[in-house]
Amino acid sequence: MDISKKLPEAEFDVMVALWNSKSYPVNTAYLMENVGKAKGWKAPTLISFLTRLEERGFIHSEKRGKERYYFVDAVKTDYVRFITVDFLNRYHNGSFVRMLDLLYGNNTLPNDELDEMLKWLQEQY
Amino acid sequence: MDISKKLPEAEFDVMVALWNSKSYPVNTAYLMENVGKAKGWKAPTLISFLTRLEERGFIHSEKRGKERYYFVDAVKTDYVRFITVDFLNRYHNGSFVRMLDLLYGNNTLPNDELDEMLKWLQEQY
DNA sequence: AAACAAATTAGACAAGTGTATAATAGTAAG
DNA sequence: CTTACTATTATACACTTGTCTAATTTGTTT
Repeated sequence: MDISKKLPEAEFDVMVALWNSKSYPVNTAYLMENVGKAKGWKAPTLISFLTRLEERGFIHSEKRGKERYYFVDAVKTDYVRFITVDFLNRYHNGSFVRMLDLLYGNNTLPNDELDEMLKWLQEQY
Repeated sequence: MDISKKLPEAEFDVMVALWNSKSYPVNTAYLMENVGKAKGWKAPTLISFLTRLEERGFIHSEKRGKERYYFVDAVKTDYVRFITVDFLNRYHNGSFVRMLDLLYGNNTLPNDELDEMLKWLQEQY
């Protein structure tokens, strides 16, 4: 699946619940439990988002009896990578360091985070 | 000014032009030249965005003769910091390393970028 | 088979965003 | 002091997003 557009926040939240599920497919009841409830949505609200996600090609579904089951088609890392690159370009000229600098430019980054980052960097070479 | 909400993209683009201007205040003509033209906006479109930015408290304006001039009230770094923290929390659990890893996890970060980052990190201690 | 209950679908609507047309106001020239 | 011109304002409108109520479908009980 080719990702090329940002999702509305509510639809993203639904995707997160889908991505986090260990077994597929999941039904509406499961999603109500795992995201709708916490958001205070009525079932038709959730189903609206699911319908829109299906139109966008992020998922597909199948009806079994009176329930509908959903299958994920979009890969989470692909999507998050897409919006992250977009975000960096739009707000930080595509530079990770620029972003770091803006947030923690004045030595405000806690040492343990620095250490973690350093470690990560060293592993990259 | 207290920043607590995300701007629509078009309004952000107008803010960028305002933030980039060297002298204040600037008028609509200037903004048409510096952002509207490139976006293909008609003047009333630009002015709509400016009106909305004013309602949000990001700018204020003053009419001189038949032209209106705009003054910036929101600080760019404050705004960008706000949306960046929001973005990190929402999509990367607030962790840089997680974001770094997602973007460049498989040794895909060019060496010169690695160097730049390493240098930045070392300066932070 | 009739009635119930559970789940889904259809349709609607308000708020927000992008965008513009038509109306108006301000200024400069005749 | 009109006319013409230019910039602004007032509106409007379509699309998207968040959200739901009412209608319908389908499976389950008498």
